[in-house]
Amino acid sequence: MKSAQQSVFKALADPTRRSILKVLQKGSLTAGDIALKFPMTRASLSHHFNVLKVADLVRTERRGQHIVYSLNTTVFQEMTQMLMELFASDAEDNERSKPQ
Amino acid sequence: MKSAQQSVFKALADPTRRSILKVLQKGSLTAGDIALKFPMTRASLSHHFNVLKVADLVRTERRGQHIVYSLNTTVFQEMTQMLMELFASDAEDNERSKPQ
DNA sequence: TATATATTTAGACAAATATCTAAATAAATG
DNA sequence: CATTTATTTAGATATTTGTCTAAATATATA
Repeated sequence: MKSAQQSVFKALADPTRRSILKVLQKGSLTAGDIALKFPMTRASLSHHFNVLKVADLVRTERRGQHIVYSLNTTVFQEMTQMLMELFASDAEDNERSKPQ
Repeated sequence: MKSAQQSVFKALADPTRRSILKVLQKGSLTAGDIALKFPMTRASLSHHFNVLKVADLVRTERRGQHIVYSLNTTVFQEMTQMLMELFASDAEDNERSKPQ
């Protein structure tokens, strides 16, 4: 089971994804427009978009042929709260029996 | 080249490490005391400690046989600032030439 | 100094991740 | 309806990561 918290931290762990978020701060963009700004294939970027979507850090909207990516506007609040809660329970994943 | 920002986000991406930080919030502990709280070997934990140290999220002090781990007290300020700067330049790593 | 305790380091390995190319899907337009 | 453009999906691969066991290092103490 993957907590929302975990998916957000994972998403933020990659510099390309943080950079995508930064770009989107200036305004929503289509996948293609974002792609112009990054030195990798659209397929690779699509993977990153998906990670950001799973973490609910971005939202999408189809506009004709294009898909427009936007920052989830609650992202900062969420992240701030997440920091406050950084140290709240999030390690249920570790509930295994002790080895050795 | 790995920015300080990158090392912090990477460090926070693992739930065990976030949990270690949470534990240390309540007060400094020796590596052994921390180990009592986690279902993995001390070797594995030592690896996590090292990631946290590289990110400067924890500090260490030897006390006799023991090594005491403490939260770097500036951690919250740093993380808050990091959030503010989340969208400032951090993708120098991506400066490659465009494929295809 | 020998032994016990605490912690880290080294090396191996499986799982996860980031990237690629090629193919598939979706919408617009001639 | 065929073609073009936009984006995603599928599958492959190299790298990174989290974990383990075993060995090494450091300190304390009999």
